[in-house]
Amino acid sequence: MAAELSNLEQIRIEKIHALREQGVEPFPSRAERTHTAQVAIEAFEAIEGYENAAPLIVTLTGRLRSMRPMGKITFAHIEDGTGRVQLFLRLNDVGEEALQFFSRNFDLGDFMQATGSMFRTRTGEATVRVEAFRMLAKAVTPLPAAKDEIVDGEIVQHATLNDPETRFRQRYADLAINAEVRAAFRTRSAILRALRDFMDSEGFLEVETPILQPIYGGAAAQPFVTHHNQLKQDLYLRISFELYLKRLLVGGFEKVYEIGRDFRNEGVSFKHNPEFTQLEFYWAYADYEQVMALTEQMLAFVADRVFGKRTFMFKGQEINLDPPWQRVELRQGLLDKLGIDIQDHPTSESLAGAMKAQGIDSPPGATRGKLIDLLGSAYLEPTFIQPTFLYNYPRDISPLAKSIPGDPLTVERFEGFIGGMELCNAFTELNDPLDQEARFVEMGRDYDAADEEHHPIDEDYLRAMRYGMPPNGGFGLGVDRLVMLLTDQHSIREVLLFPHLRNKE
RNA sequence: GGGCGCGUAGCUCAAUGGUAGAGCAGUGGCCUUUUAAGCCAUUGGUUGCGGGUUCGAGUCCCUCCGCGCUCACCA
Repeated sequence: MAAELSNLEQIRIEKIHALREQGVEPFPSRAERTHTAQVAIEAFEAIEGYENAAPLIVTLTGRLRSMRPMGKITFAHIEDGTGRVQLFLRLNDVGEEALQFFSRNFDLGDFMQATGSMFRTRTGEATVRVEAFRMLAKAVTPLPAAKDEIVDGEIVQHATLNDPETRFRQRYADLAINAEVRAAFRTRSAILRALRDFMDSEGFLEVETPILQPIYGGAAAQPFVTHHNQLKQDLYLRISFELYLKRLLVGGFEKVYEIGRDFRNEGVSFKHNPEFTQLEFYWAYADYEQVMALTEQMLAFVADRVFGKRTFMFKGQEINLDPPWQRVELRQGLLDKLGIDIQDHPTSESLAGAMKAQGIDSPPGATRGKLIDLLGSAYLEPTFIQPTFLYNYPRDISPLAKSIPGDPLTVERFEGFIGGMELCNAFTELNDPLDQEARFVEMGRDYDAADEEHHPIDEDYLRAMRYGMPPNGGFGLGVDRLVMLLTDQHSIREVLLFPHLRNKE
């Protein structure tokens, strides 16, 4: 035995041996079930008013979640994927031997099967009067103590697993005892389903592009590096889908989207996990204004699906997803907030000077775009609680976006914010291969200047563009952050089933 | 990576530098409609790892490990 087992576990292992000695297999291969918990209760409630109705006999399966032995009777609850049902084991019904067998060998957390007729107890709970029961899977490790009761349909917890580290490292235990955690992940699944349904209904084709890439790109992030042994080739885990999805526009697909995992080898925080889920789409012949409108429709659609309404609570504030969202031009927003007109400051030196006049420090070596981005992050974004589009970004931090006609410093790009958190990023995509190549080279220079790792130029992507790429609008959405908002969770770890944690020892 | 905080029984938490405790869970017993069932008894600890100060360390100091918050980073 590799792991050191606690007393509690030793006792349960002894019960496994004891069961086998009695000829009872504690891990049988098959189970029978006629009803889920929910269906059993509904079926019972449908007939219980009728005097002549035959008793409803059910066979339920589930996990033993509570036990209240009272001598010659025992009450218990089993829980399955649909809910809980109370079991009532009485000496008169099952016999002394079976009752003793139950109390000696069954523990909280075990999976079992129980057969009997439904009735209502004095205290009014729909309950199975058990006639036969069977072990389905013995639990060796006790579930963390979890005591709760259901008051008016709401689960009130009196004791539970609380330590975030244990909850995330042993998510299985967290899920097993915390129904609201299960509910949050059901909501996550519903959100994913709604996003796909929306994209499909808008005529977008779902595609899959490489996760292992010889050259990474499409975002400014450090990649994870891995290695193909036989090919003797280093490969990168993708940091975005962008460059592959836009290759598909060259190939003739006009509307494509992908939902999948991105990997960024950077800091971990309440809103950053090394791997995270993104939705990206590319839409031929559309521009960023159309993408903005589609974004509003998309999130309204998701809210309708998940909540049946367009408002939800996040950090104690009601957020309304009804279109249209507030729109703030980056230049105007900064002018209103700080009195700095970025249009008057075409160089980083000039802008840094204007910032200093306001008492705002600027990091040495930052480009003009970087400074503008810092100002937006610090002074505008946190104020965007209600859904807001911030639009028209500096060109030098947006190498894949198209310039605004007549304004070479600014590109047609927007980011969407809700609850003060960046949710999505989109632009009218650059489709001029010569301009794109120049931007890549320029980026390389900026990176060198900042002494950062050089970004590799994706020559194959440039070749694809030279074949001709239709004008298009592109979009990326942080799905985990959307789930955080819609489930009122304030850490990305709460919406990832298995968030990244450091190795212990 | 920086700052702050935390780490005690399976779980949730106590313990002025002076014999490590409680509730729940577990074990034994009583109890034939309970529901955080109740009552009686009882088991359970390398106080995250390692070092130091001290007559004496869960408590004070240091290294390390992990977690949380926060800052930095994140086109």
